[in-house]
Amino acid sequence: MIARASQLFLPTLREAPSDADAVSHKLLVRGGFIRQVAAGVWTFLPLGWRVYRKVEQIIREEQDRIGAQEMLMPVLTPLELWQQTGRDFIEEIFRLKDRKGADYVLPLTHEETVTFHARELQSYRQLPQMLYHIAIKERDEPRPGKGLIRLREFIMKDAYSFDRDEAGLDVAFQKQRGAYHRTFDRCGLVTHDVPAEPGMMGGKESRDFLAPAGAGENTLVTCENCDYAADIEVATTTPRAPVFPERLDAPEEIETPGATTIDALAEFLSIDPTATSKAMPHVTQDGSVVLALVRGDDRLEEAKLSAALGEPVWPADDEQIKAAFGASGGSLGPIGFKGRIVADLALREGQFVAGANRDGWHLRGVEAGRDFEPEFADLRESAETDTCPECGGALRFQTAIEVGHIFKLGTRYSEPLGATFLDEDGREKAVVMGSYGIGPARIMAAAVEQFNDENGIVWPRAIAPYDAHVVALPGAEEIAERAAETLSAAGLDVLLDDRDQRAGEKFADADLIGCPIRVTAGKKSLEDGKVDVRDRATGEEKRLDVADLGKGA
RNA sequence: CGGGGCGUGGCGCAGCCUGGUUAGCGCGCCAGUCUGGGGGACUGGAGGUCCCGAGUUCGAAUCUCGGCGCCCCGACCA
Repeated sequence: MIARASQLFLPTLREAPSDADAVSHKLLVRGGFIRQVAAGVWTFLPLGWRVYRKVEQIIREEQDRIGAQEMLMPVLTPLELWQQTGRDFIEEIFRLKDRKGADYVLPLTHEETVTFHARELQSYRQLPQMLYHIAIKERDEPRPGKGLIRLREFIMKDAYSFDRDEAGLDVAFQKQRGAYHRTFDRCGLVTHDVPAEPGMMGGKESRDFLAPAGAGENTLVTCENCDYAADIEVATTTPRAPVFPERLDAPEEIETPGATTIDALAEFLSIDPTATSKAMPHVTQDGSVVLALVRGDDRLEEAKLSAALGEPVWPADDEQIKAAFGASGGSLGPIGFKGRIVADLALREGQFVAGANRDGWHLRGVEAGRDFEPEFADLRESAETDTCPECGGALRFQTAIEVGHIFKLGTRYSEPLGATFLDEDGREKAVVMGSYGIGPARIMAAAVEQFNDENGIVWPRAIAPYDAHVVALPGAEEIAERAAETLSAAGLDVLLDDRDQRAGEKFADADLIGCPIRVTAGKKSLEDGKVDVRDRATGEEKRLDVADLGKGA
């Protein structure tokens, strides 16, 4: 197949739009792959759509290979389904009414809808099942941006498995995991399969597929030594050892004027920050205040707190803090606080300085278990100074794009929606589900993030918009034409640049667009009938006879 | 939700502080000539509700207020 640049809608740009920041954002816009319509809402131009479809096809083939069945569920969804699962309160949902006033949502994912259909699975004889579709999702993100990385409207492949029991779910989960590895490998992406935080999906176990990238919204933690890897939201790396001052038999009040930060406090008391504790009050949905306590040199990982509590939390505001503690930020602590206290595991042993709940005062020698009774949970955010929990090795932190996420949902959706079946033992049971998502647009963005140079994109072959980019220079149009036909006959998709442009512009566009090979026919070709074949990734160039094109190279 | 920045032809920007004739520049676009292996040169053109609204003023891209849009940071600083 040959596409002629002179006839394509292929608006390349010499300069990146000023609002672009991420490399993938700039290059995809400059290369004429995508255009923005509104914040987080994009059009795939013809070139971008070609890449998109190649990604989608790989996903489809790998889903089909594990026996998942493709279908298509609608975007417009009755609110009622979401009310039944209790997910209707999620803020990101776009809501709308029809002319009669009936409520609809535009779904973030299709668990509700697919489970609605799964009600037709009535017997264990009909299980297991695996269904998927590739469809539009809508999310009213608070902060869309970074090109294709965080969208408000996007296409997602989401698959759902239905099993009799946990053992069946495990099998489905592993099948999908394998399919994901093959999918990302075939797309040429470097990804890490790591434990993750299920977030609003609910469910128990989940795994993220993170593609390291210059721009991204996840942080991938890996060990330099062994193969430990995790999303920072669930990473359980080892904090550095604390340095405690002398032990006290009971907490002791001490005036700490103006010391409202850990650094100031540690300096004022001449102690190591690891011997201090930080009180971070949060509020839950019902408005009650929960105190999260971490070591002074640690940061709270909010996702962990919310996982520990089993519900979303928000940092308490000044008024809520004052009301609950009688003091304001900078002097807060566990002692005297009447609500629920969750302390990080690092605070289990030892004595710490804590706020006294009295402005300008702290307590020394505060000991969990003796002076207050917290619940313990892993709450701290991994730090670069941590060490690997498995081998003690040094850690590496990288920003990454979450290109896939798989969940063991259990009966989170089947129970409220009544997707039950009759088991062999004659008992009615809820179907055990899993859900598996991939964002093709994010794969595109991640590929560009991972494979580019100063001149443009260097697409992995499997998802390049065209296999070969033939540049026709003045006088050699006919040879270019023949080269394109030869390549096409060999089964390659060819972009033939037959525009009346200068050589430099054509080369620049070819580099920008990033097809794996570039074939140039120009003045030199008129002499010997050969063309220059250049590898986009390595820059290597060789002269070949037109007749030899498409053979191997 | 908070903080900051931006909004002027398709793209990138200047002008705004210190209101004043036909609102500039580069790229791109159209026509033509010369050119032709890494964004060439020259000539002549087309293209703008200066984000929207209200206000101040004899006069607003410019000042004031309100709104909208877009981008970035933070969503924790104990």
